[in-house]
Amino acid sequence: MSTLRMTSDLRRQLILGAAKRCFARHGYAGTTTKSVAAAAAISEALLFKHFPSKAALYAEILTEECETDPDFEVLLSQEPSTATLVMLMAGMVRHFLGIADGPNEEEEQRLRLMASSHLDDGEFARLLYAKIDDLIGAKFVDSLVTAVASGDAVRLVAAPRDLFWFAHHTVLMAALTRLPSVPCVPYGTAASLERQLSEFILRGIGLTDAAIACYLDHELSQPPVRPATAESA
Amino acid sequence: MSTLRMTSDLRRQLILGAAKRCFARHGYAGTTTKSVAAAAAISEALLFKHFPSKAALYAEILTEECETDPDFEVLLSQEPSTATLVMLMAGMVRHFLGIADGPNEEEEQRLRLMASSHLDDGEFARLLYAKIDDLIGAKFVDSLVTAVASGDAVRLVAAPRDLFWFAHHTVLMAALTRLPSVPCVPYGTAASLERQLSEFILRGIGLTDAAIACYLDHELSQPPVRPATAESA
DNA sequence: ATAGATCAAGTGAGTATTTACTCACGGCCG
DNA sequence: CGGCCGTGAGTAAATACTCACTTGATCTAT
Repeated sequence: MSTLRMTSDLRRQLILGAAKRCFARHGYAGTTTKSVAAAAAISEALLFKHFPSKAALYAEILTEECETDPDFEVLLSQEPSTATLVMLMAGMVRHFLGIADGPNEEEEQRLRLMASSHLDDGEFARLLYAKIDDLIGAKFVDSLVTAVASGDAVRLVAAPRDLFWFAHHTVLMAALTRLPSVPCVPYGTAASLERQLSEFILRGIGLTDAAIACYLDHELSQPPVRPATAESA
Repeated sequence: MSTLRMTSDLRRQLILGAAKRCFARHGYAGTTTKSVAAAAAISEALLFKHFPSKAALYAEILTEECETDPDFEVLLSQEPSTATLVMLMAGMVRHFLGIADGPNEEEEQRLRLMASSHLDDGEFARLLYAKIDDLIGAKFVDSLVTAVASGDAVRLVAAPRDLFWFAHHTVLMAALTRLPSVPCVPYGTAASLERQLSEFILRGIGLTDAAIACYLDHELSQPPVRPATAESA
């Protein structure tokens, strides 16, 4: 069997994609170079022509995954406000809950690699956390401060940035429980879970019941999480 | 080198302990039978005299870990009340935060095996979740219902049992971020984190600010989480 | 008591397979 | 022809697992 001839760069990307799938599902030790080659439909020898070692291939996947921005760019254009805060949190909840159901393979892989990293040295997780913090940490903090100032939220003892991570922990772990083919926790429908989780988190970070009632219903009523632009991947 | 002769049962337990350490740190695929034998200070041949295969050894560790009760027994004697609810949550937070710092090797292993299971078929995680639900799920639900009835908490759209899992997700993931030698998220001291997480969770499940202020301070002021008995491991 | 039989704990030295990685070679394009 | 893309057929090490064998404690039978 002879595979079609193609450019080196394209082949590299195909290998990276296949390897990412393998490493995400079975972890580093559980993945063999033979299985990666099979997933990429090439010979093992060609794999080693593109990457010097299994470890180097894995490292490149992690760094590439770090450099790929999570798709939160749109939210940055919003003004800091309670509405923005609710949108941020509801969007985050929807994003993580969508990982398990939808065919969002890319994000599922990121989630798996993220969880694996916590059991390992945590370096990949730290890089991703730093990236997420860069992307929406400041916007979250500003919005929460604004919400507190406007009376939509009470001031808690926790630093706003810590509250953001608490919220992130909640949805990340919820997504993990839904990763296996039969979910670890028997939640109801995705829609009701989305609402419940959003409410839990918004209350947790300090929003008043009035503000939640006002903004969350409005937020959940418009299915697409992109109210500003209409672009899509 | 000849190891001391000993009874079969004791040897089995020593092997299981060593294997648990190995599997927890490096996962199933990342653990070799040779490394387990070395950790147990015996020959590989003896390992296979006690367990028919690596998979059987792993399976026995998981079932044994399932049958071992998490140390929540004491809390069951409390009456359902807001105070009990706060104690449950604060105790859970303290328990999970203590995993990363303390020399609580047993619980760290359970946490690692739990996280691994989510990336695998999730069966072990489901069993443990069911066990936890049996142990404190009912008490949590009763206490939350009581708190709502007494005006200490507002009624949310989420089912109480779901709220319990949200809280669990939050602390479990927070514990995971603190598992690597250098934590994934730069939180402050353990004591302040404990308070912040408790507040986040208590607000999230619906407690009023007044109830939190009243009960949480009282709860955190008494370091040991065992107000009923004085037993210790 | 003591010599020998018995049996389980324990191991060193394997084996067959897998795994990460290499190399000499084939074919296709400019 | 020259320079890559691509592969089949390796290799040395590792891995899960086996087996013949030793050792030492216990139980007799005289």
